[in-house]
Amino acid sequence: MESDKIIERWVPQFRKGLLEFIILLKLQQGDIYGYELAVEIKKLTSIEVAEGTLYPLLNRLKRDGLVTTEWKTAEIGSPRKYYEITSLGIETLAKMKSTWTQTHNSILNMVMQS
Amino acid sequence: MESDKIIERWVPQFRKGLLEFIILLKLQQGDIYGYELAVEIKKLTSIEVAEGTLYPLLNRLKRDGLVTTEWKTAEIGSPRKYYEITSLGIETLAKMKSTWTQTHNSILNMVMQS
DNA sequence: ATAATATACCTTGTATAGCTAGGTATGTTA
DNA sequence: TAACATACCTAGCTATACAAGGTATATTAT
Repeated sequence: MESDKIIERWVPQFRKGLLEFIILLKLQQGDIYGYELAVEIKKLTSIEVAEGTLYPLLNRLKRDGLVTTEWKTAEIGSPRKYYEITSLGIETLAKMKSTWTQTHNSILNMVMQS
Repeated sequence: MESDKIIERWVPQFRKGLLEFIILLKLQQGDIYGYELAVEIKKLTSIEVAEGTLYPLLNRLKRDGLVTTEWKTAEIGSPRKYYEITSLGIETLAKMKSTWTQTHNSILNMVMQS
């Protein structure tokens, strides 16, 4: 199979879990709503998050108590559902950071050896 | 839900795709057979790869032409199926490295801002 | 001898997550 | 008034990690 095609299939798998990590990182910087989150992630990481990925993911985070939500209706525009990270979310994020750092260091060692 | 439990469920997702990357990295350092690969990955990254994960993954790599295999029977011990990375595998690995580096840099920026 | 453990391979079924492709509704611009 | 952008959501598909099973050989302990 062609290399580009393989990468195309690999990237979504690579993102699994990572996306959750990235979203929590972003939420730690302040409350944000779903649509803006997708735009921000694209800008910061070049990762294009499909809405069919994003909204179910945010619901999982809420279900597990990592975030809370609040509808905010402005004078103009559609109502927005804002997400706020909880203390459990912050605690979990710290562990993810640790896992990420550890894994990255291991991979870096392998890359340097090759 | 408890933070540890969340991480426990998150880690397998985090690994998706990453594992493929790690295996190709390891294969680039020389031919290796499945069982030894699992032991090596554990030693290098602290990631315990289940055999039910490893062997299907290796078969996928072979199916896609990223590796070739060769049975080797020694005087003693069970026969071993050795995996060798192909030129397509090396080409693909280079792209994975690039994706990895790019993503890592983005995340690093977010971690530093928080 | 025989039981237990380690090595070395494999497969089936389950749970989960990303993505495609749809949908609804409001606001803005051509 | 038509087209586009904003902003939310869901159903169904596919792929992957993992648990739990299996087979076979070699080594070590009893």
